[in-house]
Amino acid sequence: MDDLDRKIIDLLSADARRSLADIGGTVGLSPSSVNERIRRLTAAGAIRRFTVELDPAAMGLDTLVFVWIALREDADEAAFRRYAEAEPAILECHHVTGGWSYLMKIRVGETASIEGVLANLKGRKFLGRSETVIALSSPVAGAYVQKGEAEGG
Amino acid sequence: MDDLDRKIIDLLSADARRSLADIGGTVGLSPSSVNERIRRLTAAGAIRRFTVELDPAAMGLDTLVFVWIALREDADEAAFRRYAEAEPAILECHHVTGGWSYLMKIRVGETASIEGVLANLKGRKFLGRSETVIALSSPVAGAYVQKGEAEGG
DNA sequence: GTGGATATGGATGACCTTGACCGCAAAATC
DNA sequence: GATTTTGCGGTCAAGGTCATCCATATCCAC
Repeated sequence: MDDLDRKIIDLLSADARRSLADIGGTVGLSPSSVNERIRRLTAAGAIRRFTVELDPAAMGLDTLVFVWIALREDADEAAFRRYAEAEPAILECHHVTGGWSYLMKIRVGETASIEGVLANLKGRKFLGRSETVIALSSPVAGAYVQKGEAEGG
Repeated sequence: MDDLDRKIIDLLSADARRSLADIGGTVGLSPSSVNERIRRLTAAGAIRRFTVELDPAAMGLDTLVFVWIALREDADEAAFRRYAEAEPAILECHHVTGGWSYLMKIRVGETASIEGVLANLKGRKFLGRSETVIALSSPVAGAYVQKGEAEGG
């Protein structure tokens, strides 16, 4: 993982459809070399996958909420994790320090849908208490690992 | 945005490097039609960009923290947003309901680096009080909009 | 029936992939 | 210490795949 790899990753983050020749021209390598480096980065797991970044609003998911969860004392924690993994609305679920057990990031079409998720958690006997925080706006959103310096062009 | 569009988006989310012919074979369209739909989805903004999903650990960013922020009464809120946008460690920053003003998602190499970010916020006279929560593990992570049903194959 | 939007099919050119060859640096051998 | 060896990473060229574009056809709504 040297500077060239980082540059290539930055370029791919900005636009994963850039041609190898284009990337090579920018970083100073031949297309084959760029291809080989991308292959290595993917094999090593640094690049997990090629994907698309979507606009939540266009998908009809306007509401972003964070929910703090305290599990019940007798909750099956493994089952809770499996449920969180399977529930499409739950984008992230983190085991956190502090007074709560988990912090979940949830995206739904309307605030009412949050109730459904919470009801599910309650019905499955996971939920002790919870606290819901609604995101009114998001000045910064979308960076998954880190915002790079490279911009498409 | 019909079912075909959603299927195509699911497939692209799982693997954005699938060929148009491959996608077309799966959803029942010709490569040209798939291409046209992707073009339209991108033009409409539903697909923001083609990108790569990275492994934070491989990038040397092992620590994920959430920081609650209450701005100072006299803080320049627009300036705060600009700063949050520019700071690479700040992946997300949401204006939220409840007792705090903002919730920030931050990724750093080591816990000590969080102090640097907070010191910056304090130095720029943004910060009133803050509370930092560290993510110990993340049973669910990486979904940006919603976990689709489609899997690569 | 007409107009608009969407799908199809083929031609074309760009692109990725692969293999063989080269250069360099580090390690091993003499 | 000089030389050989070995392995990694790069370049180049060729072949096949793929995306793209355009003309045509089809479907749906009015």
